[in-house]
Amino acid sequence: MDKGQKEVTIYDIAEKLHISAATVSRGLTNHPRVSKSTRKSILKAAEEMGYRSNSIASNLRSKKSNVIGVIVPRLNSSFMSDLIAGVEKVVNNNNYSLFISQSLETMQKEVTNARAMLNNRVDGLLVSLAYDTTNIEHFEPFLKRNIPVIFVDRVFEHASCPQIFIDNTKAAYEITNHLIAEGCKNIIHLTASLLRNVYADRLSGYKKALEESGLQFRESNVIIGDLSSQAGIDAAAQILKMEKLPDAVFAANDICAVSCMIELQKHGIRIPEDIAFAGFNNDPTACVVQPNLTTVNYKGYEMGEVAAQLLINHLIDKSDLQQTHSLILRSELIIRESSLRSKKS
Amino acid sequence: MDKGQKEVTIYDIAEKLHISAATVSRGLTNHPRVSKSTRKSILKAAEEMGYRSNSIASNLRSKKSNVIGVIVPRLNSSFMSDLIAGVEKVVNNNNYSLFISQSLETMQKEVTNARAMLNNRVDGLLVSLAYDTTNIEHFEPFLKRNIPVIFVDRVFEHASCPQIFIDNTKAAYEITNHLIAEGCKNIIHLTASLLRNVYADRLSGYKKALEESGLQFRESNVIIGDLSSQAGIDAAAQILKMEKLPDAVFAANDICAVSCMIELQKHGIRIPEDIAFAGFNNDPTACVVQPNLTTVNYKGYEMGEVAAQLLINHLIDKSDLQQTHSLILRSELIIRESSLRSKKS
DNA sequence: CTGTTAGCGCCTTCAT
DNA sequence: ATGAAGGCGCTAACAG
Repeated sequence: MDKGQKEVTIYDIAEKLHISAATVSRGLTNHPRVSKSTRKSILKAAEEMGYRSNSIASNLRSKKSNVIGVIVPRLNSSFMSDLIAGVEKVVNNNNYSLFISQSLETMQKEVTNARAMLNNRVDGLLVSLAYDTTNIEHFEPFLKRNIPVIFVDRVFEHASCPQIFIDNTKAAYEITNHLIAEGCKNIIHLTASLLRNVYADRLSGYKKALEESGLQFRESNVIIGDLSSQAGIDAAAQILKMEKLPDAVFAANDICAVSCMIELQKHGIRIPEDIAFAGFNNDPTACVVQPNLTTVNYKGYEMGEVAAQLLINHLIDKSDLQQTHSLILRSELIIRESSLRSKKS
Repeated sequence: MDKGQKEVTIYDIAEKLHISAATVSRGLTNHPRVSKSTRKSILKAAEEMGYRSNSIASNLRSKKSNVIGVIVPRLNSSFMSDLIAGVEKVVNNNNYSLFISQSLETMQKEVTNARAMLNNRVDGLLVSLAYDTTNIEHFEPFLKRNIPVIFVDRVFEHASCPQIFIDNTKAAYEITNHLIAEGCKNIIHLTASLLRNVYADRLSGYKKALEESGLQFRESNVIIGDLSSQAGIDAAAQILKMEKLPDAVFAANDICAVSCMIELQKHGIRIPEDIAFAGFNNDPTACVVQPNLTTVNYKGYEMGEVAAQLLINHLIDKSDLQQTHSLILRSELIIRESSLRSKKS
């Protein structure tokens, strides 16, 4: 696969116009100290000759790639793809490019991906951690080189890494309190790896609400899975086997909540009369399922935009990153029919 | 933002080991003609010194970036994020990296993105076209340089560009026939820009089925929007205003079908008794909505895998791309309650 | 405003 | 099995 005819370089343009390559370079990059007329002729020649700037060479020389790296657990989840879409928009609008990889929820792949990102000399990194990541040594090489690393949603405490997330504890506390206010006393919580702040915090908000209401927290009421659709079905099976049926389920994401709910309905359980339901994320499915699902609205798009903008501002004007150590975005409880028992029973 | 201490290069390793940089380079890239012992000491020194290979420099020298570019209309759609996840998996497994950008359904951004991809010298490109793309001149510079361009799902006919898609005409023909078999005689079709094969072909399948059954095709029964959730709601309003209510709706995607269906239900329309419904894509929402949506199963993940593998095989072993000009993947009709009228009425 | 020079870090001949 | 030398294409000094 030879690349056909030789690439046109700035030297070719320089030769044709009888000027130096440096001037061509300046003309092409809108350098201020180049006359209008020469710039015009440079651009014209470049166009005619089919010149395409070689970012690789430029990156090597300038030690700047204009590339942002993103590592997320998965690309095909509603939340993550929203987040990435937000990132892409901001990154693209600022003439940066985007390297993307997914860890598939394993630390091992996260480490590999981080390595590739560093080798490609990304100017900055946005990371949302995998389920089983226990430490973040794999990001140290970035920090050593002053390449900013920002954690988004699934964060990690580190002095040099800004974090962007929502107040998961508070959101879970509120949603649990809502269930309690609706008369629920025996609430199951479906969640995933407690290594991740998002799940650990939601669990602690759930606990806090129970304790404050004088309800007993039971270890056995917490079902840890991977919050997939299948996990919801499995949880439903587990619930159906319980001696005493719970009166509510609070899942740490909507996907799992919805599949669990549907599975229970198939077995004759009425929602919310028998079991009230709440999820997390405000997934598109939340307002399709019947009854509509009570959840926490917390769209990834905005979070992606904010994270990317923070990173790019820092890259462009050296704005201080350490100053914004953690950025806690707003989330809101959305109450829908799946949890409204009081009026029904 | 200085990058802290100077980068460790192969020269630093060479100096420390009193060997040449060339040998270090060979050692690092598993070149066969380097002794076991020197390679070992090179790897050890590299590790100790915190050396990280600079892909940028390597790319410049070798004229190969090990990067695949992807341009899709949007990142945050269930289908596209599935597709990208499939691409990422294959690309990652083959030690390539992924550049991703979204056109947001405009040709203008698609052109800009393509430019950036070329400047960054991607080794190959996967493209799914925007709604309003009228020509593909913006990919000519790739072809001129023998950089392979593969179209996925939303394709374009071009002698040098392989295409990967499904038989949209056939799928739409089958689904329309199914609706007709259920007794529907006045079927609305919701779709988007007919510049795109996926929508043009689905429309022609729909037409073909009507004609073969002796039903009249009416221009006014085709509603062209952007197939968004909002488009579904708008279509519902339009349908409700019709003199004579249709007896079926076939939407070119599930998102739009679902939102249209729910909106109609809010106005007392019974599905499928009053209006039968069918969508396209087998979106996660299709089996959450009540009644479950009849649709065409056609997951993006596999399509992404196939496309990426085809591209990478070509890149690695120069396998002939032209040979596989178009690859038509399987799709299947999935019949669910939203279209089962015959047994009900 | 423009030219000269040098080198970013690596790989790849060619030579030994 | 290893070394020496050159250059990928561009840009950042430094001159003028």
